[in-house]
Amino acid sequence: MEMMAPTPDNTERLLLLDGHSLAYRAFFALPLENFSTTDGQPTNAVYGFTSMLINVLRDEQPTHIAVAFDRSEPTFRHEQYVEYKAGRSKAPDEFRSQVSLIFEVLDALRIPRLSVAGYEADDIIATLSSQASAQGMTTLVVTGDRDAFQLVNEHVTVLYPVRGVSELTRYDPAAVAKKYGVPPERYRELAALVGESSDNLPGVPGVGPKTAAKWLTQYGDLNGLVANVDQLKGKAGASLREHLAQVLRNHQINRLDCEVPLEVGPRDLRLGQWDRDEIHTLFDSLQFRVLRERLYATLSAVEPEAEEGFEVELTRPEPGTLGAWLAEHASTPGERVGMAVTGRWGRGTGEVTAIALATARGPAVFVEPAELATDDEQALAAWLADPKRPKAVHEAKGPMLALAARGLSLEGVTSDTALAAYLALPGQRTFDLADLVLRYLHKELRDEAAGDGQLTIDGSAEADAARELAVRARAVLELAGELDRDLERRGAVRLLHEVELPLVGVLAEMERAGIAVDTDHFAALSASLGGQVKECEQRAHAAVGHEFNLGSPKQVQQVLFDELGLPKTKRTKTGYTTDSEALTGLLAKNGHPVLEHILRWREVAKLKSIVDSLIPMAAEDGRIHTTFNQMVAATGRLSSTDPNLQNIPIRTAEGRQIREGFVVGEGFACLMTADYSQIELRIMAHLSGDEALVEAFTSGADFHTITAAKVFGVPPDQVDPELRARIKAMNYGLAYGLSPFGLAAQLSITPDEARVLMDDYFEQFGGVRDYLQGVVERARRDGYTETILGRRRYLPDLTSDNRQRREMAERMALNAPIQGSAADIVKVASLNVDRALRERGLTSRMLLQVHDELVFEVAPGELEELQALVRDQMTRAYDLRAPLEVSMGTGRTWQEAAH
DNA sequence: TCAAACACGTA
DNA sequence: CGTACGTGTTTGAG
Repeated sequence: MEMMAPTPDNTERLLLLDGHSLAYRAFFALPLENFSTTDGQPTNAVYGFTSMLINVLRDEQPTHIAVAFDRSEPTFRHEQYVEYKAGRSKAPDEFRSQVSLIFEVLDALRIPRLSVAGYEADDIIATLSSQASAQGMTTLVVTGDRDAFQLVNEHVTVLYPVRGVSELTRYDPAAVAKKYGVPPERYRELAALVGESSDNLPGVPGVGPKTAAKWLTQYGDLNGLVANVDQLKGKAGASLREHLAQVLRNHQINRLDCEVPLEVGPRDLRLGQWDRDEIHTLFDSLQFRVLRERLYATLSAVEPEAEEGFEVELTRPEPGTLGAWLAEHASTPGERVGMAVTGRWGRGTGEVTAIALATARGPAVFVEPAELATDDEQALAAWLADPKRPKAVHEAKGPMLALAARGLSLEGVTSDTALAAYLALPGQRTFDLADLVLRYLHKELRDEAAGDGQLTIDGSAEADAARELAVRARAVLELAGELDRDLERRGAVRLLHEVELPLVGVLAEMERAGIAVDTDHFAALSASLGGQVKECEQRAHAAVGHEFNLGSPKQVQQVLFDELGLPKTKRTKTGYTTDSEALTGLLAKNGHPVLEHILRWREVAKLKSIVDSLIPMAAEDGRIHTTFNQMVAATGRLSSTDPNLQNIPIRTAEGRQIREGFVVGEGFACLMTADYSQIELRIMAHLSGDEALVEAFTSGADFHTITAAKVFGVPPDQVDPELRARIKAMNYGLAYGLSPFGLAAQLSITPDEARVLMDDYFEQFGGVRDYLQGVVERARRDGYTETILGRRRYLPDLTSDNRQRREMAERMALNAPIQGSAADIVKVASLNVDRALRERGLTSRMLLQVHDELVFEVAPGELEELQALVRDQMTRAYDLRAPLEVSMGTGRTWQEAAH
């Protein structure tokens, strides 16, 4: 028999929450402005409720749990007293829309929700707590309703929120007695005397809790008091005599019913395994970040299931024996080995401190590359570099950089578990190993041999660190197998093996290469921009007559709308927007000089901050090494951080000066850029199969002009810039789920005119409309969209009751296949270019990927060959019906290489 | 100290 | 009331 995991004590603890009362508390405690999603869904009640729930789970460690809710149907109390809860104002819409979200949270947590027609949540709680007491369980009731105090006894404690949502007061019998002067079993009588305004139960005028408690103590209970009512002196006594009937009625009504017919008993409410998937999705859509972390920290501690850990047979090989170990344990054909690495990495380099390898059969090894004897290091290097030795790694790019810094190469990675999880769950933000292990393997990321997270008996901290790393390696190996099967189900195996995995190495190489920068140029630019910033600042201050912080939207608002009384702009959560679009609008209307200075200040200050952030980014080699993230964008794009080189300015002349600071490096001839022209529109033409749109691309003339000519029924040479601009906006907007309203705003025409324009457009390109409609329909049915390479994006909100969220999801559904397919194509192109560069033995290298553009550093004498190669590989990356076209440029700087 | 809110750069 | 990102600054809650 296996031993059960020990519990703190053997008592079963039932936690019962009053859903509505807590949510209502939260709703009024937390400001709506601070708790809404970006698409306007209020979340203060869900947030506060969930927060309380997490806290109480953490602090009370219940074994059983349920949440009770009121129903809208009238209860027996209404029958007895028609005025019951009358005068209570209807819950605001902002609150009611959140109740179903709370349901979703509870469902994802697998916490039962209980409600019964004709009864209130309190009655359900009363019923369950009395049953629980009879069965020897202790009960905790969390509610914002004081009626529950009557339930308190030696087995039942009430937690009552004070001040907001973060603090709960504990009411056991002593606490109730202390607070109200009567024991809990008298509380109902006290409440009947004092009244409960929220239930519209008026008490005896002039009688507060003090008097009521005094009477009850003096006469024992309400019966005793009633019997002696004639003897009571003074105003209060007279008042009671006058309102005695009302008190007795209150006492009837505020009794909680312990006999609610329920289909479950306390024992059925055992705390279960929650659904991490659902919680991730839900918290993402609610935009709860901090709460998610808290929940994970709490629930992984509370989770009842006695999770297993991992077992490894760890050895630390004697000097000179690593080769033999690898040959014996890690060289069976087709048997993958799990690998975990510690060290640090980033900015195109890194340092390995230790590596653990774990095999499926159990043996594992721990090595510190820096400590290895020469022959061991050679054996390790050969094994790591051998593509025939399959490996599973979690987030392989970092270790790859660190290994590369030691001159080691890593080949044969047949699974990167983080990357695989990204393909399975592209909307998720983090792919923590422990999390995935729990989700997919239902295991804890811990050493089975160590037990309870204690140190091994004879183990030093160092030995434990080694075992911990080996456990990670083993976990990665097992996880890889499970994810392989998951991706099989999701049809993403080829995408992983043929695109994402090989791309890891290509990205690592790009990060290692970095791009050379001219810091002197940046310094000069910064100085010049700095002068302009000062100048704008002074002028702005002069224009309003006093100093203010131009960088503070709040102060800018104050100046513009309060002091200068300019017309109000679009609302934001906390006031009125001062974004450049709005200010430009104001400038046209009102022309106050300060507007110009603010706009100009914003522009130059932004540029300066970009330049200033770039200068210290240059490494010792005079190059900036960004980090490409392969697992953040829900659509499949890459992102770039530290610094972000995918948003270097290009639109304005001054912005382009920044690009002049990105230069060709020592030993190379020039930079070269190659970008796809209108790749997203070509994809839209391809996916929709709209013949007219495909033809507009194959005809060779300017795409927007051709489409405009079709829409307006004029020959292409009569399409003026205005008409072309309108259709260009349409063309691009369609891929984003543009509405007539949005189009109207963008073109400053009326929504009606925009609608006509769209109708005219679809008259000519009906296939596009059919396609776009079809995409959303299919996504609603399947739950996800798909790109040309089968990359999915899951959009559960497509069936949301909330219009705002549903429409948001619809736009995402329109865009995801298009943006995502473009990402697929650029990735394929990058891989093929990289492969071709190697095959031809060229020294030129790829430095950056900016969504539809690749930037290269050209070695002397290779330009022509490189141009031909890149154009060829990029054009052939995917066979679209509107064929891919590439435009290229070369120059000493990134700016010159633009075209 | 940290996160939210705002503004703004790119494709 | 068009998608996808990352960063810098200010501000206010903790």
